[in-house]
Amino acid sequence: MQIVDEILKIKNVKNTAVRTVVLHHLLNQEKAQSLKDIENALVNTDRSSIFRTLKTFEDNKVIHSIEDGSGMTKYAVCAEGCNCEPKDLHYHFYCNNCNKTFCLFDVPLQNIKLPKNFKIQQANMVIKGLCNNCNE
Amino acid sequence: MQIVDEILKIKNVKNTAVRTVVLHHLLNQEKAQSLKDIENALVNTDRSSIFRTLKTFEDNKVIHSIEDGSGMTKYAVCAEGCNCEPKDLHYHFYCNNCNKTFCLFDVPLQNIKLPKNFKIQQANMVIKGLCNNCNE
DNA sequence: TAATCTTTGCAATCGAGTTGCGTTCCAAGA
DNA sequence: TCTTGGAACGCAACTCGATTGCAAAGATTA
Ligand SMILES: [Mn+2]
Ligand SMILES: [Mn+2]
Ligand SMILES: [Zn+2]
Ligand SMILES: [Zn+2]
Repeated sequence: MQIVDEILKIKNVKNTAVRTVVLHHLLNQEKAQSLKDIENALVNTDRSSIFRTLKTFEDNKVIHSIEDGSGMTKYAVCAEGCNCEPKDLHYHFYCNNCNKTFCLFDVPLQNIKLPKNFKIQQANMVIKGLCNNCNE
Repeated sequence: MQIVDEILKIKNVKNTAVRTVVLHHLLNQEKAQSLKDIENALVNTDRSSIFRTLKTFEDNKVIHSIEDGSGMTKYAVCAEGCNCEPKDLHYHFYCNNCNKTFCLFDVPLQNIKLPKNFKIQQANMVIKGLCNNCNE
């Protein structure tokens, strides 16, 4: 629990009951979570409260969102020191078999040579295929 | 118009009135189109017909879809010879200012070194930032 | 304490995407 | 040419994830 408090403090987000339980849940997942996932896990917490909590977290760089094409936005806790800037970008992997989505923090993002005068600000990089548990 | 016929023939898609007008429209856009975009442009064509046409086109590799995080799936005509396989992957660029999304056919997607036993099948790579028209 | 601001819970709404179904179109076979 | 079955189409209804309005509850400050 002190990790939750610590993160919220670092990111200047006031600690509340809902925020604590949502962040605690997110920290204990191996895959990125959708609003529905969180709703199902935290049965007595209201959906809109979770929704607004996720917005607050995202605005304050506690978490980042991933559009994996499943129709539901997924959320994952930012790595330590992450500021959601281009340097913090990383790939995400969506498994076509088990439908899990995760951050590939260890796969370096290749240097992208954009056309002249284009400027990168963020990115949503999703690789789809089979994860190590589902391959073969 | 003969380009439309030619593409549909190559991809083994029967030519119909709706398909012709949708593909013709897509071929003349600089930015990827959402269902709504197409609906607005082709005022007397039914939405569900356009929708099913897009599905047919995508199934037959006439077009590919892009999840750019705007909340609406975008569609763009595949490049010649594209088979929507990993080798045909390319980045997409979403401009945060003018909200246009386009294919970066000229930016090569390098070989991504995935963790052990992961297999890539498709990808949805969206770079967000400012396009050449909107930068500064 | 009182005033004020923030967070929460519930219900309603929004909107992109999707589907059911009857009609129209088209092409193959008689 | 006429018949007929399947494909495509148009319209309306529906699904479901996301979002919002609003009043109650909780926290903060003077
Ligand atoms: Mn991530
Ligand atoms: Mn493209
Ligand atoms: Zn898997
Ligand atoms: Zn732009």
